[in-house]
Amino acid sequence: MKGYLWAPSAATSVKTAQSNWESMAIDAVGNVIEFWGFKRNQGRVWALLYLRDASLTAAEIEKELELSKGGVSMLIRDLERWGVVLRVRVPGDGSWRYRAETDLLQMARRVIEEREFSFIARIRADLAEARKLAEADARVLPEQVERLRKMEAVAEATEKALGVFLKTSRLDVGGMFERFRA
Amino acid sequence: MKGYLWAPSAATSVKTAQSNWESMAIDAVGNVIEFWGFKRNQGRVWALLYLRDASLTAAEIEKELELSKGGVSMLIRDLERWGVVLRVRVPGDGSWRYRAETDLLQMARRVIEEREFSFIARIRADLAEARKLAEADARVLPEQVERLRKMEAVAEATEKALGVFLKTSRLDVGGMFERFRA
DNA sequence: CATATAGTTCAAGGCGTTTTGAACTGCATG
DNA sequence: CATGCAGTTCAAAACGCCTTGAACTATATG
Repeated sequence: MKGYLWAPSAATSVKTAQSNWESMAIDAVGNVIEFWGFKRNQGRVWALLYLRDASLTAAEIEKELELSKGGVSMLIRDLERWGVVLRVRVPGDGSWRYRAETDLLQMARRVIEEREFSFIARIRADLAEARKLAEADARVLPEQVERLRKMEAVAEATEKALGVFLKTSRLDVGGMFERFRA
Repeated sequence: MKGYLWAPSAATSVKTAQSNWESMAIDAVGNVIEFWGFKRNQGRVWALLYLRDASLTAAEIEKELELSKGGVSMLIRDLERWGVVLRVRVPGDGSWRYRAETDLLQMARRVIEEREFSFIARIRADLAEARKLAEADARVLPEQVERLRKMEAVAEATEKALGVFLKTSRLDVGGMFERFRA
């Protein structure tokens, strides 16, 4: 597994009780991220790590967010794969610690780019294909072909919205440099 | 129930077998619409009616799309409520017929406007609230407040994408006038 | 190497949503 | 007003997705 030795271990005393504003923010992030087709708890784990600006152990995450051992393991695996959470080793400690790496928007962008975008592209291709078949069929009225064309507008609008999301998220590069400061 | 008397009853002979291109297009529409959080079959029913440009009975829809009686009833109710399907009565026929009314984009727009938009707005409000609470708390570091602010970017990007979708869909007014031609 | 602790895996369970189908309602017609 | 068909309703089943937890693996430490 990747992960680098000892990132500075948290702000020493991790106060383990969630303040009110913290859980509010954590849940909010979970909700937006769910909107984009990710798991709510993926967003929550990331948000916890990001807000604390500290490296936490799996056990801590488990306790703070009331998740199961196995669940935390899988959630972290996903976040690591997307590059938004980093696994670090702390010297006098047998266990891994995790910290938020980049902005969550980057993860959303990356995944939407490769997964949703091509999903919509596929749909558009299907509609285009259907139209071609219809055009070749003499029994199909020109009006119907026109309607097929209009249907593509739904897919196009969707694609456009995704595009804006991606573009917007790309503007937020702030997160990229933070890791060098801490 | 609403619905108006005898819209011209279909193109006489409704060829009851789906051509290949037709089911392809129907499924494609079902898929995009599902992306926006509607039911796949809501999209499919609308697409069938729209493509045929004819008024079909519930029984016909049931057969064409392989849905259950009860299912068709409920799907149509939804589509009617959203104003994208119209219920019409044909003189020599004891049953209702249904036809596609406006562009599906309008339905998506309407529902997203009232449901998704406020959902995201609520999330943004939560984040703003969390930040306010954090700012009032002396123990919270300014850095953390800054991170809370950054989190709002995720919600903002989402809101922006929805906005674009809404704007785009509003441009397509073509559907509005068609009903007067048929 | 033995032991303890952290982390992973995955079948089973839980949960929310969608679909089915059978009973029911309502309406038109003779 | 009896009959039959169209349409509606809703409890139960089916389905898909997410989470749990117990067994298992890996790793550190004495």
